[in-house]
Amino acid sequence: MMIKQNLRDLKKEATAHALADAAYELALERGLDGFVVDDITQRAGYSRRTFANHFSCKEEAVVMSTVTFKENHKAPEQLLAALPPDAIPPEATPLDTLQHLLKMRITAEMFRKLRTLVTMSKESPTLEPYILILLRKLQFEAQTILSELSRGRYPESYAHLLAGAMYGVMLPLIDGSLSVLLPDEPAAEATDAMTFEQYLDTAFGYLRQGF
Amino acid sequence: MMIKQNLRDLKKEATAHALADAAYELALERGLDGFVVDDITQRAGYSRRTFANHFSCKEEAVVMSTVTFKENHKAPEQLLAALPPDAIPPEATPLDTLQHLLKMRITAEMFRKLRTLVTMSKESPTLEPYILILLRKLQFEAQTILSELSRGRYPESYAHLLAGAMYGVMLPLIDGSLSVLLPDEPAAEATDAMTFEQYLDTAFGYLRQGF
DNA sequence: TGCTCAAAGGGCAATCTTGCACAATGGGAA
DNA sequence: TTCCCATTGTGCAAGATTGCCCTTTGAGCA
Repeated sequence: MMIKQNLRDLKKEATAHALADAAYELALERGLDGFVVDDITQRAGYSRRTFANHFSCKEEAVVMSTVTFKENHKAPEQLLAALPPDAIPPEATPLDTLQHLLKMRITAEMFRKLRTLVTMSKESPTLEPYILILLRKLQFEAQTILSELSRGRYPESYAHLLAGAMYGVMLPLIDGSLSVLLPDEPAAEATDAMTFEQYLDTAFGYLRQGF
Repeated sequence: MMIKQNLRDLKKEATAHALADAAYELALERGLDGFVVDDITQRAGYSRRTFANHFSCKEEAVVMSTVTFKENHKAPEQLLAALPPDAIPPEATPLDTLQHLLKMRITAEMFRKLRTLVTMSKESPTLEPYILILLRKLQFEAQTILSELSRGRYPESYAHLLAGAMYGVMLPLIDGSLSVLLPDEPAAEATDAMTFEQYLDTAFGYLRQGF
């Protein structure tokens, strides 16, 4: 499966990346209500028209900064292509596979951003729909990849169900109830990564044992 | 005189800047014959087609890196507009004015690059025409600015002659015979700047006293 | 001599970005 | 309430960049 990643695509992605990053920075510095679209475009060095070509509103840009950047933003096919052939042993269950994929997919920085966004959304509820959309992107990603990996092993509908369950167990993270499961106030970023892995282990533990 | 410096112009300039800079770096690292146009475009992150839209060959890009970057590349009208109103006292002679303009125009980094280019052109004679063209740009700049400043003071033809003389007295610098005038091997960049000022003082001293 | 191939030049259409104009929206002040 | 104005959304044309393709050039080699 050949993914053409030419200069044009790279630069288009870089544009979205710069805009989303500027939006996220501004949200951190001034809060979601402390800036307008033109502030984003000015900081990123693009026109307002270009912003509208990529995002529908500043909330979308702020949230998409979590996935729309550099090596972290790839189509499912690319993620799949980048997967080492021996990354997933044949004896791994689909649940193991999904957990493994998530650990590779969600970097420490992504998880930190996500937690920040969730915190922000407490004061700015307009953010929440876009966070949910972000999760949906992850769901579709997982669905596509699992379907591809499932060829001849298990039916595609099973992969879809699994991806849906993943979406579901991520919701408590959005709701903030991960604090029930985990020690609060993680400090360093390595700790953040561990925290996410702990969360994954816990949530997938429940899934694995059938709750 | 309103100079419109919109986003589009800024980015076009930034493109030329990035390409010229990459070309200069490559020339330093590998020598003029050690790289091809595609090396430049790859380093700068632009296509070969875009390179051809800005420069006719790599030599031109290498040389133009001296003036085609950031705040140093401005149209004469912009340079004039950026000039503080009190920068040139009314009693200054046209020759004083031109000397003052050159000191403002040629930064230490530009002078250092120029000397490097002259050194390179000893081994790569194809560079020399483009260095001369660079001087011609400075001549036209000075001509335009002097003509503007001369309104009602002295005839325009006098400004043209003066700019031409400036072009002429810069030539020994190209020929390397500034070593006759100046102590060789300047070390720090501040010294480079002083060296250029010394050269200017000497050359304009001759001009001022009628040789 | 003629052949080969990397490098460069350039035409062309597609794509991305921009500038501009104008309409729609919505909140605050008179 | 009405008016004003900042913000936003969008259609359109122009400019910038890219990808593709072909031709030309020139150096190296048989």
